Amino acid sequence: MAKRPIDRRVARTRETLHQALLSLILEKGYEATSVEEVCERANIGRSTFYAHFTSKDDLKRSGLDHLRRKLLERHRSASASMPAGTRLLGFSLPMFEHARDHIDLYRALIGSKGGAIALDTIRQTLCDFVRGELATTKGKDATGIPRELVVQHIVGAYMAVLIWWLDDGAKLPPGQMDEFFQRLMSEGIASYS
Amino acid sequence: MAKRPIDRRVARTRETLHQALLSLILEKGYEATSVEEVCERANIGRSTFYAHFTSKDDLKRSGLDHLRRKLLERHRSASASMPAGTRLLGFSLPMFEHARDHIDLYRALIGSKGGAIALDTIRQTLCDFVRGELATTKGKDATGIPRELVVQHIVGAYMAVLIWWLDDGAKLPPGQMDEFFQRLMSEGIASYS
Amino acid sequence: MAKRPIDRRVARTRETLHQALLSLILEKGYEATSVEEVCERANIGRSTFYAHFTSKDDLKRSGLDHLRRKLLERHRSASASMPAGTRLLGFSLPMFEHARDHIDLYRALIGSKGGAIALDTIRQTLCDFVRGELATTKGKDATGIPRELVVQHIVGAYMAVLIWWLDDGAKLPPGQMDEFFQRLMSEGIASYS
Amino acid sequence: MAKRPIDRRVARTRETLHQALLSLILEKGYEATSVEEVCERANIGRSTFYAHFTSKDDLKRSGLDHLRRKLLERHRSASASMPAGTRLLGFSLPMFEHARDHIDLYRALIGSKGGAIALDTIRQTLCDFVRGELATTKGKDATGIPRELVVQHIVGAYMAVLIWWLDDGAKLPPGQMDEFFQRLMSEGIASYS
DNA sequence: TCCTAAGCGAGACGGTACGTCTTGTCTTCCA
DNA sequence: TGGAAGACAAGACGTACCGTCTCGCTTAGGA
Repeated sequence: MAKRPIDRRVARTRETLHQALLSLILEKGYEATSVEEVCERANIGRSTFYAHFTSKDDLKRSGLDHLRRKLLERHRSASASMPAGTRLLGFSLPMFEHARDHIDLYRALIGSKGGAIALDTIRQTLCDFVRGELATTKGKDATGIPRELVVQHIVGAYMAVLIWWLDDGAKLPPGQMDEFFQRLMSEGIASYS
Repeated sequence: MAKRPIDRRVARTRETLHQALLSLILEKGYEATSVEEVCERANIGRSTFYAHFTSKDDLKRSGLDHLRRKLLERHRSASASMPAGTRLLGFSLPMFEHARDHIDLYRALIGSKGGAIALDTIRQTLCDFVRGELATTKGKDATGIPRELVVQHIVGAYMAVLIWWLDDGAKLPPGQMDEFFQRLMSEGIASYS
Repeated sequence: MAKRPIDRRVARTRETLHQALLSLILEKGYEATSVEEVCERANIGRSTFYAHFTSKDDLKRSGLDHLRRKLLERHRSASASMPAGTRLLGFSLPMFEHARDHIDLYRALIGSKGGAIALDTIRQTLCDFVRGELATTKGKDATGIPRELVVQHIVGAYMAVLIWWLDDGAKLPPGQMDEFFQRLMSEGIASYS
Repeated sequence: MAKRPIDRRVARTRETLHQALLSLILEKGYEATSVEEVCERANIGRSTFYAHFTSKDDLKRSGLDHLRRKLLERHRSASASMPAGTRLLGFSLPMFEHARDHIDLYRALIGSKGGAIALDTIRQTLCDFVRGELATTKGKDATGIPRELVVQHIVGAYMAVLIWWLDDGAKLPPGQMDEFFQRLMSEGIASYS
């Protein structure tokens, strides 16, 4: 179904605003960016901004939805082709690859300059993945450790590693990062102590 | 050497401000709290506030220094009495206990309402601990995994677990939390997949 | 050409601020009046104030321009119908009459409570009048007295008399004041010594 | 009677403050000078300032009292040696001379930078002189012009001329200024129109 | 082809918070 | 005890954004 031209216009305005916000975050950080600057960069009136979004956070959240949807797709298609036993940490490689493919975007959203909102969005998404996978292995939790604790444990470690990787310049290839993470996570760090 | 009364007065003013900020963070979150409110709550002139701190963030950071120092002490004395092989994750139990002992403080600083500043302060402190311990086991890293990646992995998982525990109401006792965390971390999650 | 509605709105805002300042000057003097009070009285946000005027002085100056323009008009039309020889002090009667017509305004601006800014504005305006008239009688200054000294002499005496009259309640009619001033000025005070 | 040393110390503190205020007025004007700056310039604590004076205006007024007293003396001695008929404008020459002798002081107090307080002090002093002289010639006021109007007329013209002279750099000698003023005032400006 | 509704820019406006500056009071310490 | 030092409350200042609003201009869609 072809979209009506007027909808296209609206979509273009929204997209322009998203781009403007992103470029400003990269330049000076999220907090230091004002709605006024976003509008100026986008050549859009401030009243028009408020016709589309209720706040700077709203604009950001809206932008993150794209991200979230893409992550979901990628994860779904990736995990479909995985052997059953490897799915729990299966989010790792696709995630690393996605981050490398959109490195600027991620560094803007997640890096030291990015606010906590984006971070939490991604964290939530990954938690959902892991929680979903974990639910399919219910027989195994005779350990007494709460499911959610395990979820947080896995995703917490992953996020920290991801952020470190991005802030450090994403020097190692995603494949290796994934291997390291999976090794540490599945075998534990017993060999270090 | 006895402190001069005027220093005491200054210390009292600063402390009052710290308390006021904390109580307001608990009530309405850090971002939603204005300098003016902090001053009003503390019965202190706004100009006096700026004579002591340069901003709300400065006040918070200053408050976190107390925390940091206490954590350092506790960790140092605790790790002294640990057998060598258990020190890498040795920060875990003292940290859980400290959080339980100052539960209000922690929930204000760390919980969903607390900003990223406090979180990062604690994260940094723990990273320093782990990095220090890891440096004493240099013979073991024949795995090829970068030291810092391991540090981030451990602390990332820990912080996530800690935050979950606090946001969930700190229902489990610190000892059990510590046990769970250590088990997951050292043995890995292999048994789940 | 009809003015655009938005210009009308701006004009109304400015006018409201002028009125508010005037009424406050009458109540408590210029110096004792704060920008905040002016805004409150005018039911206008403080930021809006600063969108129109840069300071309290700016607002006052702007208000005085009205006055200045009216004075200029009145003087021009009045002096047009005067015989040549009587023009040097011709500003006197129109000025006294204008002051009586806007007695509240003048007492606010000039009286003991009014600041020096308003006073100087009027003084400058009158100086311009006199300087202009004096320039048309250049043949007469064989006395060696600097032109400007004469100007200051005339206007200084006039302003003092005007202020006294206003502070005293403007009891005498403008016509008589004018007569007295002109007599003293043109004939001198020789008869008093 | 010799003053107690402690009184001398107090007197020195006060004098230092007067000097500091004067030099600052010359540099940046009265209004733009803060109490803090005066104290810093005088090497005196701000609390000490308030032990001696209640405000910046108080300090200035206090300084003006010196001036007033000196003016009074000078006028008294000068008018004693004047023939009776010349006393009404007799204040003029002594005043011009005094101003020239303390030119820096006067330009600070009276010139465009000085506030209205000093000006009014001098104006009042001169009004007192003139009022006093006028009272001794009561037979002459069959003109119907109110005494006070005449006083204001004379002093107003004089002050304007004095200020012009000072602001212009006091180029003409006091004797000539006096001659010009007396001529204009006693003979009137009839010859100009 | 007009014309009507929408998207849009421009910007006035009231508000809130900011960080700075000055004032006047008070307390503590030193000489 | 007089003065220096300086903490403090109070409050005005001018600035920066915010979110709301009203206004016309433009422009596309249906008449």
